[in-house]
Amino acid sequence: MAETKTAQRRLAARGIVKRRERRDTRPQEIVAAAFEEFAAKGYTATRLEDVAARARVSKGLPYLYFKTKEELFKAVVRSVITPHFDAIRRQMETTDMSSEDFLKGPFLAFIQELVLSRRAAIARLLIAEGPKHPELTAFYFEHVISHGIEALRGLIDRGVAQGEFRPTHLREFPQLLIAPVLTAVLWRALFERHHHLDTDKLLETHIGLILDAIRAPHGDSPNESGTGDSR
Amino acid sequence: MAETKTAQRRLAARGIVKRRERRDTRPQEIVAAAFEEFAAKGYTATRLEDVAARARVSKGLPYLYFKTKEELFKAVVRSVITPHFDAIRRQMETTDMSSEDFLKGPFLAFIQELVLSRRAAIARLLIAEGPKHPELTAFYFEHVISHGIEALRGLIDRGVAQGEFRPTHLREFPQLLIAPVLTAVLWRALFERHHHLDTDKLLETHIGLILDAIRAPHGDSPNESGTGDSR
Amino acid sequence: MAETKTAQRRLAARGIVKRRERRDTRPQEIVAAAFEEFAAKGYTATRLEDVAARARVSKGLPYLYFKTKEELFKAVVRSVITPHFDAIRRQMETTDMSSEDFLKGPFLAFIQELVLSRRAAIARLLIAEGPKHPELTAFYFEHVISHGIEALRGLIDRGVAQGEFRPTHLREFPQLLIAPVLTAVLWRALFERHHHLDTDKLLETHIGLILDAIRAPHGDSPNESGTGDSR
Amino acid sequence: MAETKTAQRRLAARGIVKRRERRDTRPQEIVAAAFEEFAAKGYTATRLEDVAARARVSKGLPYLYFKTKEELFKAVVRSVITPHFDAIRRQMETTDMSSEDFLKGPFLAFIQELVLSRRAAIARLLIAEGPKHPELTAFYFEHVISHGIEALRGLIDRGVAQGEFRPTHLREFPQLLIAPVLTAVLWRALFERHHHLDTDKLLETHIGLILDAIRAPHGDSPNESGTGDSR
DNA sequence: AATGAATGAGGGTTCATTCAT
DNA sequence: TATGAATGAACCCTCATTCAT
Repeated sequence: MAETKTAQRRLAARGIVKRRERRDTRPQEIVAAAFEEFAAKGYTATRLEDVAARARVSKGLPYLYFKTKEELFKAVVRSVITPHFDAIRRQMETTDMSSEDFLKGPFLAFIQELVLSRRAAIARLLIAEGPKHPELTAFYFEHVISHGIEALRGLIDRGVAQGEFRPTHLREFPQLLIAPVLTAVLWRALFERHHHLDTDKLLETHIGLILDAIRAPHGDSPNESGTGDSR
Repeated sequence: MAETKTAQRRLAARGIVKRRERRDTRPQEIVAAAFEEFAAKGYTATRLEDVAARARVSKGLPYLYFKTKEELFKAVVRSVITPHFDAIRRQMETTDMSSEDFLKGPFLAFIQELVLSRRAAIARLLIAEGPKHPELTAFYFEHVISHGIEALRGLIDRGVAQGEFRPTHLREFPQLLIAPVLTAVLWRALFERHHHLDTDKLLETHIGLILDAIRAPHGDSPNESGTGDSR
Repeated sequence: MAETKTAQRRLAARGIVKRRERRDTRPQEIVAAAFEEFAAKGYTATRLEDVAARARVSKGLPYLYFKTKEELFKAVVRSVITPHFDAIRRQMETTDMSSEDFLKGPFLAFIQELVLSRRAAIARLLIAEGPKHPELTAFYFEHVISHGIEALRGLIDRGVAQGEFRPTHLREFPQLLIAPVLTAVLWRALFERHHHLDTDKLLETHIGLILDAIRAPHGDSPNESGTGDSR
Repeated sequence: MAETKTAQRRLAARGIVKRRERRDTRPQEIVAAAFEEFAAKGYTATRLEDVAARARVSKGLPYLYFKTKEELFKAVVRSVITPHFDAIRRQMETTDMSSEDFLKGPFLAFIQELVLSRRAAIARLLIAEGPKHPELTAFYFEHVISHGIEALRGLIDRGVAQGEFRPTHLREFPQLLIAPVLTAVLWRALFERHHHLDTDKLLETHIGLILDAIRAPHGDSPNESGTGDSR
């Protein structure tokens, strides 16, 4: 067995490295191309041939890395979505900002950017294709949604614990903090041409209103009510 | 005159009536079947043959009433979605309840029912298929969305005018009132199996929080803040 | 029985006559409509529904008179083509004009008119559909072609017998007299838009040339050669 | 350098060659199969699946090379028809034979062979399908018909210029020289089973008659009249 | 590892034909 | 006799997937 490994190493030492690099890079390139295609056309309307063409790769190559179209789709979701969510989640868990400041600052910025980004298109895909891909949905729920919910709940609880927020049912439904994201994404995808929506402000308004609703009535917060969204 | 109607004539008359009834009934039956299929499988995965089978009708019949699959899809959206929205919208415009009472009452009930209904599945379809059917999207925007937005804005403005609500940016983004509906619908469709969500309470909480945020701080409103969602 | 007849007559006196007339007329109307459709679109591309619509008749009615589309097509050919050919054929057999005069006169006029007429389109159909309808082809051969050939041969033989024509192989191939008709018909159908063809003159030239070729060199024909088509 | 070509490389090189050969060969095979099917059944009645089967190829392959059934049909016409016509046309334009000798020799042989060949079936197709394929008709007119007409006219004019022929209207209607070809083709396709037609002799007779009609009456032409078709 | 020719199941759509009324 | 709703076989075309090279 040791000899086998040695042989492999020797091969690697020569020119196999290039191949290795390629083998590591190609899948990413294919996933990236697939992302663009899926985002632009939707799952079914995307032809693997087009993905291959966009990745400057032969028609058959994707099948070397992804057994089926569905696998490729899953890979897209995993690779494109997860990292960003992980980042904000970790930040949310480790920040030492006040909860209100975090929501108004990094969190708002994150969802504002998300809505305008290419990644938002994938959300639409998940919505459309989710039911057909239970495994993917499970993965997505486990790695993105549940953690995200927990992180938001932690943020809310911390705010309550520190006297920033009064206790409300929001802690049971942290989804409400992100609800307008979906609305904004879909508006942009479907109705933007008919009626422009300032999604940045929409989200800002939403966060402001929720904060107005949950802010503790007394204490160091000078503006009792309405600061977040009075005019 | 009754006697001039001979038996034959009566039969003939019935024959015609039957035919006419059929001609009016069949499309509805087909649309109903299509609704079920689309809702269950999505647009592309739905085969017209299955729609026909569900409607207990031959493969070719749907094409007698709907020129293409797409037309059938549009008919589904129109017939299934529009009426309900029209009803609540009219109610919203003509009610003499206070805005808060309307939101907490009929409006909340409407969105709660919507989330749990079969019609919610169509929302998913619209999200997924919208970009591929601009005409349908336009129709939907014009007949459902824009009127809905306007009606909600009217409700908010009325509340402000009557001293119930303080002026907030919510009037610019009435979408925020319905935002959690989408979230709830999608949660049920995608994640319910992984984690139960009490959508009724989610929506109630949302409306409560928003009302807390916009309620005018003084005056005849006895509960200054938090009543809607304190605990 | 007298009473029955009386009753019928009374009925006939009212509106039943119309029905009878219709029953005799309807097939003709349908055949006429089918002729237009077939001529315009070809056999396969013609939908019986369109035929019915053109005849202002319900979709199912043609099947009352013609068992299949093919039967209807045959009826069209029979009713539209045969009579005209029969007329010229009888004329050809009974005329007391000289053969040359007949060819230059009535025969030329007949083929000139044929080329420009709507009926020419049916020729195209026969060419295209013939192999698929052996029965029809047989009918057509028997009732039109073979008699036509024989009649022409008779005309040629008569010309030879009377010293008008010298004996040539034309009597074995009377088809040569009509050959340019097909060419003219097809040119008009296919190439007229690209290059105009004066079919009248084409046919006249042809008859003239053939006459020049077969005219007996001496005798009562004053113009030995070239009169038919010299310039 | 020959040694640098390792066995593997040679194999690879062969592999590519084979592929390329295939890529160039398959379309031809498919076109050939399509030709047979179209000729036998006509355009509409030909199913691409049968074409594929005849070419010993899968159902979908023809679509790799020909986007639609129509494209395939066009390819058939182009590949089967054009080359032969081009050949005789060039011959006609460059020959140093007398016009009469050319018509009686190579030209007669060409049309005799044409009538008996499989290609004649395509003529029937063009006649039947032409109106539905204006593009194809235009192509055909431009590449075959118009050039053919011009070449024939050139031949006639040359004959006149050299005193072989007297000037006649034939130069305006060179179509008359080929008119019987269509007749012969169609007779064979439609009526041969009912009555045999010696197409070789038909065509020979036609050319003979036309020559008799246009041959200059005096001068170096030893046979004044009738030689071509006297008996 | 990479290519791209080839496969073949599958689905939308049409339309000749039937039949209840 | 007449209608027109309904049937269902047939066919074009697409595209995920395979495999020889």
